[in-house]
Amino acid sequence: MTDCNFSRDICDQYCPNCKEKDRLREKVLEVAGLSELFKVLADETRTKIIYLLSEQELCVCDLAELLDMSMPAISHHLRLLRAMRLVRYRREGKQVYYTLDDDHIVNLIQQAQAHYAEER
Amino acid sequence: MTDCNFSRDICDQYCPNCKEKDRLREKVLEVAGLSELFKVLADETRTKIIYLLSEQELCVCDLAELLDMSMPAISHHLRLLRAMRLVRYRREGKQVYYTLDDDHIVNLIQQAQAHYAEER
DNA sequence: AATACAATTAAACGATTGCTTAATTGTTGA
DNA sequence: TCAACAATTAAGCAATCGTTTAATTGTATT
Repeated sequence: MTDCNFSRDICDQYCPNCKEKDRLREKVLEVAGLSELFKVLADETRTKIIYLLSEQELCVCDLAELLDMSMPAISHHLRLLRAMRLVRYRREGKQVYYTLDDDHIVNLIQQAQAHYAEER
Repeated sequence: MTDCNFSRDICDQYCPNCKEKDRLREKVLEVAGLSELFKVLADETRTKIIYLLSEQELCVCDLAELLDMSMPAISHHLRLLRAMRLVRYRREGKQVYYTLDDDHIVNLIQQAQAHYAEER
C-alpha cells in the first residue's frame, strides 16, 4: 500500500513510489508561463496586426483602416504588443509607425496557419 | 487626388490606386479565425493538460492531482478540448482516460517554448 | 438494492478583456 | 498662436472566462 493518489493502473505499472508523478510534475513546469505569449495571439485583431506588420511598416491609422476598427482600439492593442516587446515604433511627423520586432511570433502564426487553415 | 485613406507615403510609393491596401486586406484574411486555436492555449491549465497528455494517457483525477486543481475545473477544460477535437477519451470502469488527438498542437507549444523559454 | 467513487453538468461569482466615448498630448501647417 | 490631425490615455460598460459549490450521472463493489 502506497500513499500514491494516482489512478491505480498508472501507479502500479510505472511508479510504485510515485516517481512518475514527480516526473510529470517537473515536466509540466516547462510550459508554465507560456500562455502569456498565447494570450497575445488569442485575440484576432492582434494576430492580424502582427501579420500585417510582418509584411511592412504601418502607422496606427493605416492599421485602423485596414482592420476597420477605431484608432483607440488599435492603439490599445499596440500598447500590449509594445509591453510584450513584440513591436517597435518610431514617430514621423504626426504619425507613429510600427514595425514587428520579433520574427519568432510570425513563425508561430504561420505554423498554426499551415496546420489548421484547411479545417475550417 | 485619390480617395485613398492610407497614410500618404505608403499610397504614393506603392499603391496610387490603393492596390496595396487591397493586397493587405486580402493577406489578412489568411489568419482570420486562427485565434480560435490560440485561445485554447491562452489558458495555462489547458496548455499543461495538452503537454501532459502528449506524454501519456491520463484520467481526469490524475490531471486534477498533477495540476492541483478541482475535478470540475479540469473537466471544464477537457470539455473545451473535446469540442476542439484536440483530445480523445475512453471510459475504463469509473475512470475516463484522455489522450491527445492532435500532434500539431504539441509542436506549436514546443516551438513557443523553444523561442520564449529563456526570456523569463 | 445500497454505497462509494469518478466524472460531468449547472448555476453563480469575481476577474479579466476589448470596445466605446471623451478628454489629453504631440506635431504640423496656416 | 491657432486649428487640424494622429495618437494615446482614461473611464465606463458589456461580454467572456475560469473557478467554486452543489447537484447529477454512470460505474463498480458490497
